[in-house]
Amino acid sequence: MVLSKTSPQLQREEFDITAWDMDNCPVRDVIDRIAGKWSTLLLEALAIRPYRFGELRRLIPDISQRMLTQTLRDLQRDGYIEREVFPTKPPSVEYRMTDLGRSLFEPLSKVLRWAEANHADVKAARERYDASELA
Amino acid sequence: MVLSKTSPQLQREEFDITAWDMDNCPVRDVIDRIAGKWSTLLLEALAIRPYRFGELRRLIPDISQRMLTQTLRDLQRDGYIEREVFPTKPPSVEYRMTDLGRSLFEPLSKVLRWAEANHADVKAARERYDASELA
DNA sequence: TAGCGCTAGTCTCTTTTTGAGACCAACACT
DNA sequence: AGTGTTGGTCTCAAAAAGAGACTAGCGCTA
Repeated sequence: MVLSKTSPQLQREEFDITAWDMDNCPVRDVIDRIAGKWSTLLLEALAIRPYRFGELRRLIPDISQRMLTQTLRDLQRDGYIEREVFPTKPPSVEYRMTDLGRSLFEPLSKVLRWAEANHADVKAARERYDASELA
Repeated sequence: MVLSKTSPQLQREEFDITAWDMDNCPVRDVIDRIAGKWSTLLLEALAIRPYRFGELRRLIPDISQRMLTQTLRDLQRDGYIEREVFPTKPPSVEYRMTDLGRSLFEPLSKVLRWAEANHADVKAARERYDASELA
């Protein structure tokens, strides 16, 4: 509760605000990680089928090996994907989505589809904004 | 289409891949912006009601003024929010969600609610991962 | 058998992004 | 006259991300 002690009346808008509890906010804790530049892209891929490291690299040509490793580990840490090493030579590693990951991807995919459907509107908004900036 | 000319057979997995068209991908173009650290948080606030700049600053104490300005401008540019200046002294500025923003927030809010509902599972997964890392 | 490529990474260095904080101008209130 | 309020911008430091070299063991080929 962040309500100022000097304002005894409960203002509705401030009441809404204080419901958030910034420091222990589940939404921020979870979203901050899946909101990474590459996270949704990788979740989208692994929602289709499991992929090996190198496959993902070829699938997303402009991700650096460094960020691919790191993002995969973050997703694994939060329980969205699993990592399995196969004892081939050289050893290969497969990544696959977990049940938790699939559960997340269900609502997430709706946002992705919204993005596809409304891409034109967003681009139009950008052009309007940029044009009005020339002033 | 990125299929190698040296592999004439259509492999199913590669076919899935090539549907993406990395360079002109609507999903990436739209998601990359709302995936910013502060974007969803601001959308969440402005979905409730319009806010003034300073109110948002107080509402999200750990955002820097610089990033608040920048994120609000990005959201405005993509057409999710509007900015209105009132000729008070000193002038105040109000930000409010547009219809496009509300349209986006509908599926987005489902992800946010998923985050709330599954926060415990994610935290548990993290602890399991961190524990297994000690090896 | 020497050379090359494949695997999934790590390590280092540079560039980009973000954060912290000072500063601004005009007006209201004390 | 001094202080606070508005919504920013500017500069500099810190953190994150990108680019590219490097690793090791094995298979294939010349």
